[in-house]
Amino acid sequence: MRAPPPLRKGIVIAFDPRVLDLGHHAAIGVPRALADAYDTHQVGDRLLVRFAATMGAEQQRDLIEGGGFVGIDAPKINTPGSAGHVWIERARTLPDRAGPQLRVLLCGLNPSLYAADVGVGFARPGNRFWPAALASGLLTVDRDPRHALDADGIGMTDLVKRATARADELSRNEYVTGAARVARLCHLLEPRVLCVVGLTGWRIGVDKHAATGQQPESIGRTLVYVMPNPSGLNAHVTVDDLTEHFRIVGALADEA
DNA sequence: ATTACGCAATACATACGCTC
DNA sequence: GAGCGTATGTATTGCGTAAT
Repeated sequence: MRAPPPLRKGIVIAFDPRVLDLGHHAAIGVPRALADAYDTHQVGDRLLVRFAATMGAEQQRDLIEGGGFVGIDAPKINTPGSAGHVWIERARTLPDRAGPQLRVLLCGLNPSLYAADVGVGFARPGNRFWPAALASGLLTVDRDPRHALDADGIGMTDLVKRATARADELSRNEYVTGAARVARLCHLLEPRVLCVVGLTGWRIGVDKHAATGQQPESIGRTLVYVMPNPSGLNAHVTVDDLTEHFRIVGALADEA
């Protein structure tokens, strides 16, 4: 499904498959709904989404970006009832897999192009994220973020949603603005623990002196934990090291 | 198809130079 | 001298490619 033609006059848009009506969703339920939409569309597909009337513009932008979409200029349409809708386009990135009552919200630096193409974070063979997370017991099914959310109470997001081949393609400003978005997401969802997977990005975007482990500053009621990047390229960190970090994060979530 | 090898990558420690 | 930013070196393994 590529860029659609303008909606024809007179269509009852609530039944159009290109329309995603989230007007009945509180903000806390939008990430899951957008992730579902992400899963059923391809890069470049466009949707007309309607948010609850009470939702502010910044929150809409946050949720669109977090959902793996980008907002686009609204096409000229004259469809009755289209007011208040926003055109969005499926991006080559990952969606936030998140919702209420999370034990842990895992936060990568940004999706790799490989991960964006398969729709699963840290999916590249050789990345130690999944082996370590499974070994720690934090996650129970390999490379299945939906199961992680539904069965394990573990959400996933990224500091920066733009997918790149290498983390050093990101600017400091992207880390700073991305960290602010993740903070707003934490205030909205209130996971027990935010686990940032990648020390360098956290240092660039938030605290240049940060060390791995639990951070002194929480985000509202959410504890913050930072651990090293599990990429195979970061070879001096072993699977055992990563497993131990995930164990600590799980224990923090259970205590919180 | 399988094996071997060199490159690339990230976190971290350390060194260096600059400014106040 | 303290504090900061930048540069450099190290450790280590996955990945891509060449060789078999």
